[in-house]
Amino acid sequence: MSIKQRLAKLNPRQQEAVRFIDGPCLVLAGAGSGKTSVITTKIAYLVQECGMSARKIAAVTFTNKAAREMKERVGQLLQGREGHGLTVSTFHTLGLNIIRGELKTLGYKPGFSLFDPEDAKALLRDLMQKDAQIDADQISRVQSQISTWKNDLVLPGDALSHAADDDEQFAARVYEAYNRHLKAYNAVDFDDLILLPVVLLRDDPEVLARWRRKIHYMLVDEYQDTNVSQYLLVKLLMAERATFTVVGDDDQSIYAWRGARPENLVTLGEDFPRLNVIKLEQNYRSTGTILRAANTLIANNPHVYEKALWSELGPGESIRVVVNRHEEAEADRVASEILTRRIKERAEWRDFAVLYRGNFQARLLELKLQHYQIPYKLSGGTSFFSRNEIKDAMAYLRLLINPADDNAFLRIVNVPRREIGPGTLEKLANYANDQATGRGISLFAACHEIGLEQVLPARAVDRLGRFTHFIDGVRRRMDSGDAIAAIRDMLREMDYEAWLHQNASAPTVAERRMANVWTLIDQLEKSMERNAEDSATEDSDSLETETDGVEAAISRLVLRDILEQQAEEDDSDRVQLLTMHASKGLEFPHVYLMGLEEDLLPHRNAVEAGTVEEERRLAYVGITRARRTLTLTLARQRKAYGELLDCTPSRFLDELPPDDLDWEGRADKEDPEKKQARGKDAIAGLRSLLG
DNA sequence: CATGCCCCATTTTTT
DNA sequence: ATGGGGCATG
Repeated sequence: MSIKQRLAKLNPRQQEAVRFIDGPCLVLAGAGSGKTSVITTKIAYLVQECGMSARKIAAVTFTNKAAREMKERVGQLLQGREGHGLTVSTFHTLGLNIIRGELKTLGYKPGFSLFDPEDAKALLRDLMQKDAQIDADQISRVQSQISTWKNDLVLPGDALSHAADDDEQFAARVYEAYNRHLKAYNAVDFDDLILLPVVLLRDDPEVLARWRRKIHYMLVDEYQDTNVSQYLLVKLLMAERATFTVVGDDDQSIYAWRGARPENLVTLGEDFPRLNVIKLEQNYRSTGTILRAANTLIANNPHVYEKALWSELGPGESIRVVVNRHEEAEADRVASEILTRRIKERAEWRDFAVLYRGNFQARLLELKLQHYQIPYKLSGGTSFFSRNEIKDAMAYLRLLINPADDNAFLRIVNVPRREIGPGTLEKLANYANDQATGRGISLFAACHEIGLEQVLPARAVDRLGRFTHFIDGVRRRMDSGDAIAAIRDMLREMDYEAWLHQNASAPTVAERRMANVWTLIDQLEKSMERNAEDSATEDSDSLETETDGVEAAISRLVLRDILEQQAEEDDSDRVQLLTMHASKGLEFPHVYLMGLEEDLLPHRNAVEAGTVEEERRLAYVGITRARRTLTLTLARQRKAYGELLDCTPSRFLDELPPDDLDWEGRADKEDPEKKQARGKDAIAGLRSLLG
């Protein structure tokens, strides 16, 4: 199909969004309004109609999944080599590529490590333990504070001088030490993937010019989720030329607690007065009733840009509200209803989704689904990467490509057992950090030094020597030929499987863990192959081209770029259990929203923190997932913190159009005092909003 | 392999 | 309070 035919299939607003290319463009895309079509068609339009080279275009998303889907859809629109060199990636991968391209300027060495949040936490623990007795909670708080600073483009020096209280002073000092150590380890963390490029582009005109030459047009998905650093990255790259399209929906901003700045939508209009704002309000997903509910609910939030979704799909069924005696009845009700509705509607299991506020709510539901033998898929859960065997394997990979990665070194120097104990390691660390020797060197490097014999017994030196010799040998093999084969041989040679068997409760457990490790290596190999193909067909000019295989592939592994796809490929027919957060971007014919109670949705903490508006958006996201039917459930009583609590129906229920709701199980009269109390609450909330 | 004990978290977590 | 997962032990 030609691009003209594609365009003809879009509605007038969508067409305008695609055709407008001479300046800054903001597409306010309501839920289900076909924003992905707009982005993908626009990329094809830029290439086919405007003659722009695909390698000058970068489309940026937040998740690997979104990037993959977009890539695939663009691939269907573009023919042959038209799409070569096109960048469709997450913010983090784009940042990673910029860093890889500017290593020298940034002062990093090839093979630098990418610390995931767990690695970062381990480092913080080390740094903070020196000070005092520190609990895990404190470490987490400092970690999130540092992350917030990095997201807000606050560097350690600024943090130190602006710290408001003792806690922040402390965190700022840790921040400074943390960054210093990352640098010494030749490592960056996730937030650095955005922060470092931004600082570099801001401060180095040459680098900025280079990247502006590489990227002529940017498209940003889920723009309302960008944080300060991410917005600056876009702004720096696009600058006066202002050739970009950002797509977002302020009503679907549910990640402010993680640094997202929905106000970037407003900032954009201020920074780019010529901004062309295009609203997509026609919804192709839900019935009129569902949309009216969503519109009515979200009208309770303040808006910079008013937006009203409409649909041609007809009114559809009423929204059912089911009040249950207690949480168990609620779970049972949802499960049994899915069972009957599947027959009645001739639906499949995959047509149903159950959405809730917190993961713990899934427990009871799981039991009930099992009881009725309903197949289900639970989102979340322990990730592949938090498995110990995967962390071990990743540590080996990291140490192989980055000998300065002390974290990786410490994790695996004695795994499997090499009789290298804490005493040896402490002395080694002292030696490596010894200022008297004139420099701080990495643990791995220290193992090679003659001077070690002064501080460690010969036996210990020997064991360390064997380990480093082993690793060095693998490195040489990797450099001189088949890197993946070298890695596989390494795992076999040190008999990692035997170690797993020693530590597993059952042989089957160990076998499963070893299989996980092989899966990891297989994925690494695939990733490298894919990359090699890309590189062979593309100019060296392209952003995504990486010729230095293993290093890049391992970074992508840390960014979860691969691996999860197999989970997705598992498209078996099952009911989906999701948090409302996890449901964003998805849609289902039949949606159940559980726990519509005060303290749960909106969550108590959110009410206390004064962020009810975000909770309302969360409910809005949940509602707009539904195509045909929507069922809201709640319980009158619920066990929490070991107590049986009476629940109050969520204020959001009062904010839905009463005529569209079909109540079931509501007591004839609600306790009038409670209702009044809730009314007052709402008024108070409104006041605080206005004041 | 089964049992029992201890500790954990009860708000969301794209990378 | 409570349930569940991880881990050690028999």
